[in-house]
Amino acid sequence: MKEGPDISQIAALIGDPARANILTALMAGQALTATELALQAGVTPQTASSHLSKLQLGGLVLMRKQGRHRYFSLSGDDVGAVLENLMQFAASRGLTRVRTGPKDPALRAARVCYNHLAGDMGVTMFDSLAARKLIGIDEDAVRLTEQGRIFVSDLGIELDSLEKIKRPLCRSCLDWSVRRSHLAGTLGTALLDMFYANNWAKREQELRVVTFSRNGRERFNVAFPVS
Amino acid sequence: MKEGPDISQIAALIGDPARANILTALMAGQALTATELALQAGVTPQTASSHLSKLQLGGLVLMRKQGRHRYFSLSGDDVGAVLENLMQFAASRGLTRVRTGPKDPALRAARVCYNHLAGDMGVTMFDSLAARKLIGIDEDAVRLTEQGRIFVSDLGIELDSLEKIKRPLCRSCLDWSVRRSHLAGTLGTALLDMFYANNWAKREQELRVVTFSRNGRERFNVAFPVS
DNA sequence: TTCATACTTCGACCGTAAGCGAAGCATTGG
DNA sequence: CCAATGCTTCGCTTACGGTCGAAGTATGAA
Repeated sequence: MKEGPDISQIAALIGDPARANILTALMAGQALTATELALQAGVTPQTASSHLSKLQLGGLVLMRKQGRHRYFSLSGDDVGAVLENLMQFAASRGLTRVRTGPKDPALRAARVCYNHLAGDMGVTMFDSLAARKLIGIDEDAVRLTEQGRIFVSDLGIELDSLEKIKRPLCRSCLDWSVRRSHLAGTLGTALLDMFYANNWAKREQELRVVTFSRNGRERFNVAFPVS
Repeated sequence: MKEGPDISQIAALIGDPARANILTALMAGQALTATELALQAGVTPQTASSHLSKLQLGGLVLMRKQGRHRYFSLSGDDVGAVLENLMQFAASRGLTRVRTGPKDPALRAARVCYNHLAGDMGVTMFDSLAARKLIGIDEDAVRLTEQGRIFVSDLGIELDSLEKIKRPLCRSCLDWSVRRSHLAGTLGTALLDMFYANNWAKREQELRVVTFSRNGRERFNVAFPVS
């Protein structure tokens, strides 16, 4: 009847509260089992199973069998981007969940956005890289400069292996809390993994909050100074 | 139950086919009456009325009474951005409407994205401005350079009046068809209006397609050359 | 005033989909 | 082999919301 892609199908998928909860939980980046997701969504395993198969059919999540568990994850960066975009919009209209608990400030400070760092610290990192011309921004594309390549290599990131992956190395992603860009793409993922691996930070149990250790925070400030 | 903004409400609003049709129709940028929208959505006026009040309550559309007509329009650029984002995602998953008519190529070439030019020509314009450093891009923000100010003034656009409006002068917006940036914001709107006013282009009846006249196309190519 | 148009409200109908209990497959562990 | 865990499928109920006919309100035209 009308031209263009069909919005309503995916929107309807996200539009159910239980499914929205599931997707929000998966924004934390880690794959979760069906029962864990049922718990997060506040429904029984049967119901969650039905929702998950619909999400899978719609191409929003991926499933991976492992023993008697089935792990679900978002099917890609683009899903995360759509969700963040919706969150940002919802926040701008004041549509927040009833219980915005004490976690909220921590969530704004540093959180995981699917698989990379978001929140204030994510934005700080992005700005710091941009100010020192370690990354360059043309239009929407973000690229690593020559100095940038050296910099991230010094941080112990193996660019060669990252560039073998089809996903773009750098992408910018918009924050719902700060409304500014932070770094996504394989490099964004690799940096977050590095924070974990070197004990700069760890992820809170089942939540999107990322907490930096005192030492980790100092190292972060050294690595990503604000001008 | 969970932290963060509530996605499901807005997603549910967009998730109904009739409402999605209404919103897609409003992406054309012009305000439409309730009955026109009912026609576009393929439902009776009563049903459309119900949908429209819901959309209004959700903050997605605005209503303005004029005589015995009620004109509806998207409530802001951000709504358009969310919709375009969803379209892009839907297109990437191959979720296109059944009847992708002969208008499709024209739609990709030049169309209206809420209130500014999108499609190939929109991207061309954006690239041309950026290549000649008439606009500068930092992070996600787009700003008009000094040369840029002179350039658009020469095109007959009054920057002073534009800058009195609260909306940002320049914004970048992502295409679902081309997946690259084009220019939004009040300047994007003003440029499109200028195309109309000088008969470079006109909008097709009730559709998002923008057709340039032969003369208009030539002038466009002169104003926004590709490097 | 009367009629027509534009739109909304009301009420009723109906379809779809969310939800859960119970049972059915898998996989692991004893 | 049997029990336990993880998850799905089936069948059923329920309820929410989309839909439209009919009637009601506003605005404009004759």
